[in-house]
Amino acid sequence: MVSRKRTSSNEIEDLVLASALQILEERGVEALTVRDIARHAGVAPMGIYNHFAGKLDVVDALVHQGHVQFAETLGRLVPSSPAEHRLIDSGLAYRHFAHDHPRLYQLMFMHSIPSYQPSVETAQAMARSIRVLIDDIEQLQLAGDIRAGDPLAIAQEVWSIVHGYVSLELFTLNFSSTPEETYRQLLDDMMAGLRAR
Amino acid sequence: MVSRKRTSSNEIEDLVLASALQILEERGVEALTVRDIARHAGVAPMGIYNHFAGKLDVVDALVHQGHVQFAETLGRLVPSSPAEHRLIDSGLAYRHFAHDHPRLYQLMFMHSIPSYQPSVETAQAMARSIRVLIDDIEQLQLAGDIRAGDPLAIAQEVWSIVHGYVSLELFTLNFSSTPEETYRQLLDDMMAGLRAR
DNA sequence: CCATATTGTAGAACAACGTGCTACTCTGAG
DNA sequence: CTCAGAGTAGCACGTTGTTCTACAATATGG
Repeated sequence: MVSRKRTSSNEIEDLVLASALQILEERGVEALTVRDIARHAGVAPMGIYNHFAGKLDVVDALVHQGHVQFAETLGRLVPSSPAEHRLIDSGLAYRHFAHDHPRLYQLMFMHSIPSYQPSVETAQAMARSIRVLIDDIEQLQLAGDIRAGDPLAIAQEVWSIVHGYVSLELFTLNFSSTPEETYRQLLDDMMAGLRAR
Repeated sequence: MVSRKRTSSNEIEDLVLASALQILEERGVEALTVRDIARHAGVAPMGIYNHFAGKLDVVDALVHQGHVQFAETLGRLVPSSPAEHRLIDSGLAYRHFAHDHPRLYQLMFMHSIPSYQPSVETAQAMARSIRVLIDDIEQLQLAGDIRAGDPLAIAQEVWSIVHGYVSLELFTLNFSSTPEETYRQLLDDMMAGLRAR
């Protein structure tokens, strides 16, 4: 058997990512330092540089992982949901993901580390989530449930609405006393606005 | 005449804020360092600490200034606009402000310095902008142009929609080839969804 | 007009950060 | 047992926010 990749390498990468994710979720972006990630993973700081190009590369791996998980979450509910409820259900799942992983959401969608720009592969992972949304919209248009128009543009509208609500609610200001119901109302108003007319 | 406040103090504060704003707009949040602000203002680094509690206090003053300017921008167009177009016009003005001052917008609404939390006065300045929006919504409800419901909740919906679009467009992803028109379409769909029904 | 208190400055210093270098240690394959 | 390669510790550098100290300028009271 020829020399195969040492398993310990992958293990260390997974360990570093798991540690970084835990620190991020528990103590926020500002606590996400190379030294702390290394300490938490039981690894020397230089060990991180043996497996990642730098801190932003670790962040990118985290975000990439997040997008894969996010696309999976959205994709999972599609088959089980009738077409006309699909956008609503996706919207609810979107908010649910953000509430489950607020700091990761912040990293994925809110540019919260200004010096970080997603890599090409990470951008593609994000694009896959959007693809699911666009497919839903095209189906709804065929069924006559929502108005005609460029599905991409409508997808951008829909994403704007859910992202706007969720990011304001989590990080900026939430002055609704019943945020859950206001969100459902927002989704209903969105569907009413997109209805064929 | 009793001893009055030395003018030079206020001048230095204004100078520091103007320098910070310029650095922010030209080179982004990550370039906003105490040393650079001081150098740009022709002041010793310690001079900044003589007038502000720290870097985050400078940021807070910047954000406060931004909210005042923002509320003024929104408030200015209200009288000149017929009630039924007011939300649309406010939405357009909102996007216009964000495009004119994208990095300031980022600071004001996107939590882009995680360790920064707005002071009470700054939060109040933001609340004044929202007040304008709520007033518009109440007027539209009285006129029967939009559906009934808690004006605060509807304001949160409206703000979510415009903020979501603008922040995605500027900082995350914009896959519409005609962003301006897609935004107008979004505002139209929003009004359609809020119509009394 | 001078003495004094205030307000500025320069410059060093500290801790924490991302990152890189160097020298040591472990370990597993032959 | 040997030894190359991967991992380690630890120091180092430059930058950050912040603070301290010592000094200069300047406005105000007598």
